[in-house]
Amino acid sequence: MSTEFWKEFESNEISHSVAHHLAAIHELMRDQGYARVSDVARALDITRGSASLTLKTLKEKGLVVEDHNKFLKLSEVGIGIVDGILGNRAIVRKFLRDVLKLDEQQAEIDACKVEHLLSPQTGIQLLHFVRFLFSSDPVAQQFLAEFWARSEEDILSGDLLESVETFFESEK
Amino acid sequence: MSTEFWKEFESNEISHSVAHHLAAIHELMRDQGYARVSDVARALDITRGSASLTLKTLKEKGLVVEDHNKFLKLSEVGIGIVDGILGNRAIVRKFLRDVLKLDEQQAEIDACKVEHLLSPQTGIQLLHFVRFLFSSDPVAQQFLAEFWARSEEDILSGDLLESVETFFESEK
DNA sequence: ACCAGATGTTTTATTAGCAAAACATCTGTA
DNA sequence: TACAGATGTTTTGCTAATAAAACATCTGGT
Repeated sequence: MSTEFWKEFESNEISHSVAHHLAAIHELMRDQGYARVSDVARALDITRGSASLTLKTLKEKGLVVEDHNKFLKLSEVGIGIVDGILGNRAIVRKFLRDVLKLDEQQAEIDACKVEHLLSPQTGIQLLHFVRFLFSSDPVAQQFLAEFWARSEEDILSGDLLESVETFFESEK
Repeated sequence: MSTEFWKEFESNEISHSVAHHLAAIHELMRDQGYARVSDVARALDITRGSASLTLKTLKEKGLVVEDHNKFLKLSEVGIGIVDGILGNRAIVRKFLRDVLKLDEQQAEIDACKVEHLLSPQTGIQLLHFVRFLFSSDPVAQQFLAEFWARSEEDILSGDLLESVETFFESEK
């Protein structure tokens, strides 16, 4: 059954919400030098109460540490997690926007949705791939040029699943 | 702020759980010709009670319809949703396994995690891309051969985000 | 010193998604 | 027919993540 792994989704150590709490602290530290509960709440557009509760669990889990004056920062572990997530986001966004030519906003949204779900291996391999795609190797440059040239006309219509199945059929 | 779209995650009409309830019905219909609450519960490895509740809401939403004898099937809308999701899963799995060369199981797990999150546009563009990659066009064949040849040695070490940033730097 | 505003926490409530258990109903077989 | 087993529902309780509101604390300006 192809449903055998579906529960892996929940077994994810990092939820979407937690990923963004951590990323918010990262960005606040970078942009304004500090991060408090209120700053995180504002950045995520949630109430201070909600942020306070979620951040409390993150402190308990050791992903976030708190200053003597309620100033937050990421722990070493937290930094590692954020690095993985933001790395995934950046490379997925790049691929969607600059290879598949999806519009800016859609690329951002989709990257943001999947960033915390992709395995480190997937992120690394995707980086390999995109890096080669945009390398100076003429094979890569020809390939991209040809793909984009085709995209001009080749507008796919109708049902995605059917098209996928037709494609898989034609491969055998 | 790069966090501006993060709430899109929740605004998703179809949750991971719902996606798999619908997909389970689809597979059960295909494999055994019918689908009841118990069949779905078994397929997803959850209790009948949980499946009963979730499926009740799906009936209310019009994604699932019920027989005079408690037999379930997907509505037209439900079929459309499942087609999109399974299409996304198939094309992502193909890309991860056969292009990026991730192992079978990891490709399945990652595809399963993101299948319901990718926009239809993303699925379609990815299909375009992979179809061209595996086409008979010599440019595509050379490209794939060259990429795989490089992958043999080019083992990326260390921090993903740093590597991504280094890559983005080198592009400017 | 006082008060206003910002900040942080706690409590109460909601929703989704699960388990577990009690209950009801249906079905097939001895 | 009677009973066992399978099936479906409901109730209770759990966790994560939110809002809202009450409360406490801290800080800056007059």
